[in-house]
Order: sequence, then structure tokens, then C-alpha cells
Amino acid sequence: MSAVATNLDPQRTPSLDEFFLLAQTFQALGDPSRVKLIWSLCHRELCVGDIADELAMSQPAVSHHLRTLRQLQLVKVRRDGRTSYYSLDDKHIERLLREGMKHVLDAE
Amino acid sequence: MSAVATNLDPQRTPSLDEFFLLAQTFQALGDPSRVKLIWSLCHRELCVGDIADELAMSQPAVSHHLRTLRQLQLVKVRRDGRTSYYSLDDKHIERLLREGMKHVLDAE
DNA sequence: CGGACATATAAACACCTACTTATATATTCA
DNA sequence: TGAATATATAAGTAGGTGTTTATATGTCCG
Repeated sequence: MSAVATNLDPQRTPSLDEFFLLAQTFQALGDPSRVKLIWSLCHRELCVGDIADELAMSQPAVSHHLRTLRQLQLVKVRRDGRTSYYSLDDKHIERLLREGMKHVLDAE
Repeated sequence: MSAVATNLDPQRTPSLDEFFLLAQTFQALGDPSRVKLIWSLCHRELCVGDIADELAMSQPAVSHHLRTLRQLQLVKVRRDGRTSYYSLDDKHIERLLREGMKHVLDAE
């Protein structure tokens, strides 16, 4: 039986669509407000109002960013009554941020 | 002797400047042309003309992107005569891309 | 030197994005 | 039901970004 390249093969060259999605993902992380937002979601979930307070942003701006991040499956939502609790969608996200921060701290 | 938090402490909350730099780094990766460009530099260096051919982009556009990536220390240059050879600046970059691609492939 | 080659920079333009203000939706509770 | 609360969406706008076209810089070689 020969090895078959799957979507999860880390060595194969990604398709154009996959490159596009990867760029979109990085672009979603490429904004100071969103990167702080995601950092604040490491290790705990927060509701929209708390995020707005913590980042000193307006509520609509926070909702807007959260929608962007939701669409790319970077954050997920849990609704409880009128409150929406947001958290990171998977463990890759935090690793991605920390790997990026390693570069920043190494480079400066 | 007590442990002292340094810039490299992965747990400490980054400064505003560090968040800004992190966002800039992700933003630099957040473009299909640049993400393909960086991917093509994994495991080998390339000169500007070869990159332009490989990505089917104009030479000035490639130079422009390379400057962006250079300023953030994502790529580095080695000049030989009239040719500039570009390569990834450090090992974090490739890890960052692969970590991001893992998320994309998991999410789809 | 002078022409050819490789890359870098500049200006201009169309497109996109992040925020604000205003309003809508949805849920709770008196 | 109706007021209050929490979040989502819409429209508008100022500023930013990626590309092209044109030109400049720098290097090799006859």
C-alpha cells in the first residue's frame, strides 16, 4: 500500500483556494484590535460587553470583529439568554498567536 | 533567586507595541500573493525574477511585497552582483505558515 | 565608457477595511 | 405586554493597500 497525500499532509503544496483561505486567516489576525481580542480569549470565554470594556472599544466594533473571526472559525459562540459568550474555536489559534509573538520578540 | 519575566516569557501579556507588531506581522502574511511568495521560499532561496515567474506577477509588485516582508524581518536578502536572493529570515516563519495551514485544513 | 540586465522606487488608481452613528433583533422580567 | 438589556446589522466615511506604469539605481561586460 502506497502512502497517499491527503489534505492533512503538511508537505504537499496547497491549492489556490487553500492559499486564499490561509491569507484570509492571517488577515483576520492582522489587526491590532482583533489580535488583542483573540489574546484576551486565551484561557477563558468572554461576552461581547466585557470584551468591549477590556479593549476600550465600542460594542458594534467588537461585534463586527467577532463576526469576521467567526466566519473564519477562529472564535465560536455560546449563547445564554441575551448574552453571547465567545471563545477560541480550537487550540491552533493560541499556538498561532504565540508562534507569531515568538517571531516578534526575536526580531526586536 | 526568583524567576524574572523577560521579553521571551511566553505567558506575560505583551505590550501595546508588541501587539501592534504582531498584528503587522500577521497582516504581512494576510495576502494571497505574499503567502504564496513565502511558501515558495520554504527550503530554498530565490531571486526576484524567479519569484515573479513562479507567481506570475510583475517584477515591481514582487519587489514591493519583498520590501514589506523585509521590513518585518520575515525574509532576508543576499546580494550577488545584480541579483538579489531572498530567503526566509528565521525558522519561525515556516512554522507560522504551517500552523496557519493546519487551521485552514482542519476548518474546511 | 556604454549598453544590457536585475532590482528598487515613485506616482496613481481602484478596491478594501475599520470605525462611528443609527437602528434592528432578541431575550428577560416586572 | 412593555421597558430594559445584550447583541447584531446597516449605511456612511476616512484612511489604508495591491497593483500597474514609468523611471531610477546599480552591476556586469564588451
